Amino acid sequence: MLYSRYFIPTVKETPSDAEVISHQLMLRAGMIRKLASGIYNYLPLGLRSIRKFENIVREEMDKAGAIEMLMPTVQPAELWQESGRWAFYGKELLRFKDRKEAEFCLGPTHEEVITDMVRREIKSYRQMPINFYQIQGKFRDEIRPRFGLMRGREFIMKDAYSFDVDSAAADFSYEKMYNAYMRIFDRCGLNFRAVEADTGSIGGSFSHEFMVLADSGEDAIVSCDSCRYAANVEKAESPLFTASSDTISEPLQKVSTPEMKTIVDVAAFLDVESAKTIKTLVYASDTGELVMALLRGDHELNELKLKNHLGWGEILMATEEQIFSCTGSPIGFLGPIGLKMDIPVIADQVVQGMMHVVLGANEKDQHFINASVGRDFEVTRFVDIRTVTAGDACPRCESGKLEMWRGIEVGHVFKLGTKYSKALNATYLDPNGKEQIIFMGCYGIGIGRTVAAAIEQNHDENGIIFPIPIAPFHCSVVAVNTKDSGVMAAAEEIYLKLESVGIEVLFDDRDERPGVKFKDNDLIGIPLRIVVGSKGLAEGKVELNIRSSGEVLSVVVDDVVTMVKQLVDAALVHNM
RNA sequence: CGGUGAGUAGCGCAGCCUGGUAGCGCACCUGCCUUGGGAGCAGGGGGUCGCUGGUUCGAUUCCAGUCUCACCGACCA
Repeated sequence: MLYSRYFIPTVKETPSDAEVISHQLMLRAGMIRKLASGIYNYLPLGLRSIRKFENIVREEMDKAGAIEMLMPTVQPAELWQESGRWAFYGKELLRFKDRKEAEFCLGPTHEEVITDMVRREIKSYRQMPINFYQIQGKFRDEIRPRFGLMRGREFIMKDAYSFDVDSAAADFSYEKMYNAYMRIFDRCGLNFRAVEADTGSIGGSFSHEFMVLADSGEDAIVSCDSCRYAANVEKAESPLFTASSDTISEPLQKVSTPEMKTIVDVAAFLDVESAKTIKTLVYASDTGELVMALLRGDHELNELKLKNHLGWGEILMATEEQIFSCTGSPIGFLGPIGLKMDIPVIADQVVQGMMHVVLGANEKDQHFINASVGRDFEVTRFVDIRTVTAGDACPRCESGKLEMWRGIEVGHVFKLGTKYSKALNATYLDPNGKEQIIFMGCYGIGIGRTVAAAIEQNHDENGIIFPIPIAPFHCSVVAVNTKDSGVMAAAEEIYLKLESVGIEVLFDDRDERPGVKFKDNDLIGIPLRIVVGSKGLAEGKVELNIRSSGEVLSVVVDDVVTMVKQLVDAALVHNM
């Protein structure tokens, strides 16, 4: 490819609305341009990287036995009504009507469409297992699109759906996809973790997220330093608690704590550790149900865990009025003793066995000391509702401690079970001629998001440092002085030779000063760069720059093509 | 949807408080010059100052409304 004939509109200045580094660099490198909030044009260079990654995904999907197809973006409302998600999905589902007033939506995901196809076409146990995938544009009307391709409203996704005769077979399909995902992200050279995750609005019985580690990641994850346990913090379990053996001796006592509204204030004021206090929170469901949650003072609530325990559709911090109605107290002095209303009291498992602790007295400026569970107040249920922190003991092994990371979710695999097949009545006949429900799994990879995540993980002050497997070009050839015919001829020869051995090369033949070319080449992240200048040529040499290491090699002209070919082939090898 | 901030040339910004010919850097066009890390000189083009209304002789500037965008929370590949 001739740079002068191609289209790479780089910019020097960072656009003011780009916050994270990958967004800034993709904009500056001329890979993407914004059309509307969360909606982007993929410019030629950006598309090349996207396609590179798609092909890796495609190869691994095919290898894992999945079959490619393509479903439409526009989907009829009826299917969504049938699965129940038309009402459930909310505003993220972009809905509209056609000229006949029939309702449609833009597909945010394709469980309904694929299940509809399968229910019509798969009739026998002999046709399974089967797994369909597509690489296609999705639309989700996100509340807050941000970070460029990281969270767009329209985005490219690989989604796969597996269909099996029973739960055990579905587990096997799940594992195949899990392994394919491991290979995919490995091949891109990404530093990532597969973590246990909540199933969210897709539903189903269990799931793993694939997280690229990056400080700018929107998710917090933990992993054990000695076993393989890793989970999204939303999901991460606290280790089982063993009850303390303190005996109850001191009587409950009310004390004045003027203006001490936070645990930190109260603990300091009464001179106790915050671990010897109980934090009381009140939550409300969207239908107005209330619940009280108790945690050890130095712990944080995991709202998702509480929500899942309660089986609520939504969980909200209770309003001051709601809190007053059930406790009779202003915020800051809440506790489980002397409630005005009979509401469930859910306590974290660690609260079990907490003796002689400090907690709110449901009265302005008053707390209790020496409060003890069981003697002074009752708890409806003890469950794990706290957020784990770095250094916690691992819930799965004896000796491990949890480490905490930030991650970008680039892939997610779900075991769906029969959620959609039941709703849409997707059944098959087993060997006995008996009708059975199909078991499903679904598996997604954010294509643009992965490319963005790769940039997030691979860049320096000069720009992107693409891993070779997803770089838009493997190599560039920079002619230092385009007016020098000897330089141009030598550069062109190298360029053509590289192309002939299958290297994707960008020939920077622009009539620009060398500095401009070097800056642009660095910015757009070309992994290898050959610089052809008159000084080097006089000795029969050119320069080979390796973007990732910063190495600069002086290479004999005749050897450079072979060297580049070797470097590229080595990076593309995947012996799995 | 709630909280914060911003809309002035393709990009990054100043001007507005105190109303009176709309500016700077980069980019772009022409010429000269230059060629190993975003050169230099000279000349040039490009704006209904987000939109609507009000106040005023006169509004980018003051007032009201409205739209859009970005950032912080819930959603998610």
